[in-house]
Amino acid sequence: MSNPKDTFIDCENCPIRKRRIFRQFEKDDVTYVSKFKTGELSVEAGAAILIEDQKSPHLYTILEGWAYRHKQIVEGKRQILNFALPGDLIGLQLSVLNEMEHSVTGLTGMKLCVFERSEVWDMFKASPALGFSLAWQAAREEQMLDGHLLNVGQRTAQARVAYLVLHLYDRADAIGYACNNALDAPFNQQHLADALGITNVHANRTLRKMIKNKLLTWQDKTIVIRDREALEEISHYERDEDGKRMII
Amino acid sequence: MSNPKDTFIDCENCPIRKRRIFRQFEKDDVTYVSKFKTGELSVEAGAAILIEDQKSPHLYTILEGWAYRHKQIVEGKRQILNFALPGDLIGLQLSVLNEMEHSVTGLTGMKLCVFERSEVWDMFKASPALGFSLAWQAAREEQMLDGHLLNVGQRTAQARVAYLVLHLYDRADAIGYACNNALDAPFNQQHLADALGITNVHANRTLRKMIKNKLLTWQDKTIVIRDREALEEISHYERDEDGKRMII
DNA sequence: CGGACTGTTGATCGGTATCAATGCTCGTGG
DNA sequence: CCACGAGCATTGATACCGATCAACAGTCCG
Repeated sequence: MSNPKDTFIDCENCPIRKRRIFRQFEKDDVTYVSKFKTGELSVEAGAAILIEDQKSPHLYTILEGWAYRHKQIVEGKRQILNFALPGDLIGLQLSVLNEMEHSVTGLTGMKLCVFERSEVWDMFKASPALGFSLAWQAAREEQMLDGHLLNVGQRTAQARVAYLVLHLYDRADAIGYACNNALDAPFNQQHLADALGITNVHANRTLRKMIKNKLLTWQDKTIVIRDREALEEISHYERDEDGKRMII
Repeated sequence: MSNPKDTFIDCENCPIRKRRIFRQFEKDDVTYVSKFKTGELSVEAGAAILIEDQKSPHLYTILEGWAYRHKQIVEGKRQILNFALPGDLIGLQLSVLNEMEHSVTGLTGMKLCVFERSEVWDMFKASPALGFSLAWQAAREEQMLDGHLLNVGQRTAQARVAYLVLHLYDRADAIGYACNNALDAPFNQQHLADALGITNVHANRTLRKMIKNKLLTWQDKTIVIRDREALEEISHYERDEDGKRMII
């Protein structure tokens, strides 16, 4: 019998980690990640990765695919908190707070690195660089949430759409899920609406108007940015200069 | 001349740290915090602690007072992202991301522990417990932001007010800034409105109605919760069981 | 006393929600 | 092959929440 671990993507040759946008670790730290990684998980589109109030023993780094974090008040009132892409850590709150107050669901089929929650504390002791990296991820997520809260709290529907499209495009672009102003968008109008705090009907009307005004197109699961400048002006979006990111 | 450091509150006897809601560190870790702490800062009400896009060399832990994190789109469109109370870390994003995309302003006079941003990485190496604690703070902030985003994105004005009042009461209660359903509220209706993504006029009307309905009162900078059960039902708020918190 | 800030209230407008109906695409099973 | 249903997108009619503009009251403070 071959060891199933042999079939894993090993961290030294991780295709995500090697991308230029990620800061490269010291050799010892990568070695520790390899030990920390206990498996790989592949799931179909629409799979629940983590569920509110349920304490999974695992946390994950996305290798492939899109997911979204979300939270419900009552049946039918859902807020999408953020989207997650390759390189992003899933289950961060769980790993340090020992609580899970939101769910994570896949939008596409996904491939995930699996880590053991119970070993997070050991990781902080064994590798300060990995601990720092976890804090880095948390701070980055907070920064994105700040942006979303500003978006939902202060902008009109059209500006919200403009902001979110640019935000997602730039993130997807950074990891190769978008280029030439074309974004591979595996979500539908309902997802968009739930992320923006508006109804699907209003999201649709807003999109129709923006499409008519040649700001963007959205066909066949692909969003094309046709007038980036106008979208930036509507939403006062500013691309953040892309320094090196961290990854676990 | 006496060493000014002699007049600092020393971390071993820190009145905040000693509170029961905080997890106690090992002796060595507290010793390290003492070294990490390079000063104390006292500021008047309304002072700017950190400013968007400006890289302060410092980060802070609040010893006394209230502050708020906020972010602007254009003049007059401000979102209050969250409030900060004693024990909370200020400048976390700055410390690990090396970026500052929001401002922090004091609501009351404040006393702050001062740390050097440049020493954060050393802290991770020297004390895994402190590194973990920083990650913990980041995750907790993210969790609160999740709640606020859900609030602003999915609830009506009245439910937003209900949620925020309960949220702030419970946080203030945990560190002794509230008790007997009375919350010492150093903010005004404009702050509330900016945190909830509504106008001050509408915040006022909503509050009037809630006061008329005997849900709460707000006089002399004090909010009194008169019908917690009703507020919880309106907003579907759930108090989170208060496990031990971490502090740096 | 006067000015600044905050809170309050009215009138009106506009953006979004809600309810409802229809069309479209796609996968599935008869 | 077509029928059917599920899920998603689209559009219309209407209601309502919250924004906007404006005026004024109350309080505090120099």
